[in-house]
Amino acid sequence: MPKIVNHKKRRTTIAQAAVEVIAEQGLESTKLLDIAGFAGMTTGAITHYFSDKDAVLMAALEMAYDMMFANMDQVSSASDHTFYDIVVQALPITQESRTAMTVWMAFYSRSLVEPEVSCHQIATHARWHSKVKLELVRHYQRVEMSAPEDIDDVCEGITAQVNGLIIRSLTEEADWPETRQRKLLKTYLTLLGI
Amino acid sequence: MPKIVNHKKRRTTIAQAAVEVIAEQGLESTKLLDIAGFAGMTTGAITHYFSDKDAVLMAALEMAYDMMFANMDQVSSASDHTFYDIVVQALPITQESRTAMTVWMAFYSRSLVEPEVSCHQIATHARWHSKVKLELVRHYQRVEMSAPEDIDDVCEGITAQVNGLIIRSLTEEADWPETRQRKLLKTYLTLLGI
Amino acid sequence: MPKIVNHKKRRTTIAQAAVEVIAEQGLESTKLLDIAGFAGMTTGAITHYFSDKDAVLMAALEMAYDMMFANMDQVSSASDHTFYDIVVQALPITQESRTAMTVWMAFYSRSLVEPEVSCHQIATHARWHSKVKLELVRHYQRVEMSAPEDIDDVCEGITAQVNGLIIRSLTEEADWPETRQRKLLKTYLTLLGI
Amino acid sequence: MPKIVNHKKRRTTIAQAAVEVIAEQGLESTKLLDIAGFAGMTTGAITHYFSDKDAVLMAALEMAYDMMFANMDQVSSASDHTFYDIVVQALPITQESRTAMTVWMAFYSRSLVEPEVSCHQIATHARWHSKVKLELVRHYQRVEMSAPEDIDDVCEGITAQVNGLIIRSLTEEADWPETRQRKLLKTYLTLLGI
DNA sequence: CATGAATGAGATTTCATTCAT
DNA sequence: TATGAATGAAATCTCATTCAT
Repeated sequence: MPKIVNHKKRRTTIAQAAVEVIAEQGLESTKLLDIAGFAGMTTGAITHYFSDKDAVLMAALEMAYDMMFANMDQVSSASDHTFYDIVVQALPITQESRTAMTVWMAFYSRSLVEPEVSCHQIATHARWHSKVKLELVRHYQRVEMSAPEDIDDVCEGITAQVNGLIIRSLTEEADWPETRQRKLLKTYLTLLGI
Repeated sequence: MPKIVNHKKRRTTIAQAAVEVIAEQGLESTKLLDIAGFAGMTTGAITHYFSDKDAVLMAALEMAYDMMFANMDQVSSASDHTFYDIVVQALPITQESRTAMTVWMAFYSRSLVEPEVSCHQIATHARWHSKVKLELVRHYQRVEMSAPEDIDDVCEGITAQVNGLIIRSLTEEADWPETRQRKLLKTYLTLLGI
Repeated sequence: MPKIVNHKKRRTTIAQAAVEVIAEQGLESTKLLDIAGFAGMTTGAITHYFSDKDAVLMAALEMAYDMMFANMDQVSSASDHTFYDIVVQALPITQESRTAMTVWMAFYSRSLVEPEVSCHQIATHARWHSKVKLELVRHYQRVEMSAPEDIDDVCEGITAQVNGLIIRSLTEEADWPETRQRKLLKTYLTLLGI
Repeated sequence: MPKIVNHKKRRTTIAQAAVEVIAEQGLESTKLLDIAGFAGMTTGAITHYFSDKDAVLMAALEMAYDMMFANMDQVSSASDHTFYDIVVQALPITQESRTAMTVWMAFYSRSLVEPEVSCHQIATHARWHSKVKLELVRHYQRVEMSAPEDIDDVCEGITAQVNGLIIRSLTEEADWPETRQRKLLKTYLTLLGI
């Protein structure tokens, strides 16, 4: 079934193009024509692979998240990783993660008013949350401590700190090189005794 | 004699309407007609007071910020306020601050691609930062401790935590009642020894 | 009846302002607000003195013509004027006549599609034509020659030459100083034996 | 395979429609919708081929000029043409040239206030001027006379006469049949000894 | 499958005109 | 009289979507 492979590949190409264009221009200014141009195809072609523009955009959001989770999973599978190694993957320290986080933010405000996007956002947060929680539990096991009772709120605190750092880093890129981002995250985790 | 109209008041009315509409519908879906309708006037009347739509939107952003800073200043002027009392003003715990923070987020992603909005965002952050820093210094004076050397990064950490909590609270309002928001902020400040 | 005098003066002020604005910005770009601003009044005031915008514009056209005819009449009343002295008044050699002719041209293309303006244009041409014809007859009397039979066509030829020079002079002002305009007109009249 | 459309032809069709509409209604009253209607398409289709309305209008002006120059070139290439035959092409003696000259006049007043149109107008005059000059030189060669020293001013005189006749002919069409236009032009050239 | 021309709804902006004061 | 705020019609431009080829 070569067609299906092509189909998937095509969708991926388009979604990837959408990610780049959104990160570059923002969600509002992203035209189907721009995405088509970036992907080296026409708008008509895109509608062959996606029902409509919104579907393309959602695919882009999905892809941005997948980038981040893939990175986290990769680190997670290494034998000697620390908790810090995991969560640092969410920070916009590489070009790739900067792009991914910019897309995430582009969709964030939309999620506040569009139920469909909101659902997606919530579901993804749950995915992130359980990942962080799992790794946190593993951490406590490694250091042979019992996990705190309010572990969910600890995770939310971590999440808040990470999201907050992302926001600042994207806004004032020059002031937030990788080292500073890492330093503040580390400071926070140290406070938590992690 | 001409019909007497308070220009400033009129502009405020329009900006306020814009704030409400943006918080309700998001930035992209906000039409001039919606704002006009909300303010009880016509689009022509709005362009009488603002050069164009962008000017109205920026006025709305300004107003949202002003709400927050006004609250902070009010608390700040009370004789026995704590540092916590100040920063908690930024959290979306009242209807008013929820609206203000929703507007802020609506503009955030735009600030990543539009230089003009970016400038505004950066300037406002600076305003926030210096306010937080000032109150932090006062705090250390009150408890007769010397302020840490990396006080700017401490402020950034606080900012990150607050921003992160805002993001989460807006997304899943039901899960984030005032008490939970307050609790997590307090936890963080306690970790910092504040 | 001081009111009436004021009324007339007011209309004149407005029409004069309109002339300046039209010459400056062109007919299309001339807004009632601009005219009002130039005249130091408001749009509401203008509608007190003119039924609508078109009336203001027509008054401006009228005024532009009056300037030219007034100049012609003044020269005409001098005892020792030549035919050349008369027609040279139509050329845009002074700031005033430049303005007047620019206004005339601004209305010209409108006269091709709007019957009302067309009528005005035709009537004014007739006024010009009879003036030129009269002066031409006087000229022939002075030099004791009989006027040519096709005197109307001679006048039209003169008119064409003058109009053509106006067009060129307005377009490329720098290349058409007063001397050049005068020279070409004189050359033409000399050809005609005038 | 895509719908095959000749881009150039399409642009020509639109420009031609614009020419007709402008000649009919004047420049100010020409709406994109009118042009679209005349061309049998929608406004959206037009902006597919032209960046904006101004681009359409300029194309129309260009086309009007091209009509005239094409006629001049055609006559010019005939073996036994006279100088008169050339310049008479500029007069509005046919429906086609009437239209072209009306469009030219429609843009004339705009050229007095819009630099872009002015440039175009000046460039086109230069084209016309050199054409006339060239033909005049040829004429003198044919009749074995030396060209006058002030040949440029002779050309300007001819231009003025032609332009002046155009103005009058367009304004009072009924009074200016082809024969009268030709007669006055011929009279003028005869005066010049051409 | 793919193209890209064409549509047409929708949004902003402009301004002459009106009218309450 | 005069003001200038407000209206609202009109026009342009944008762009997702459709569809003939």
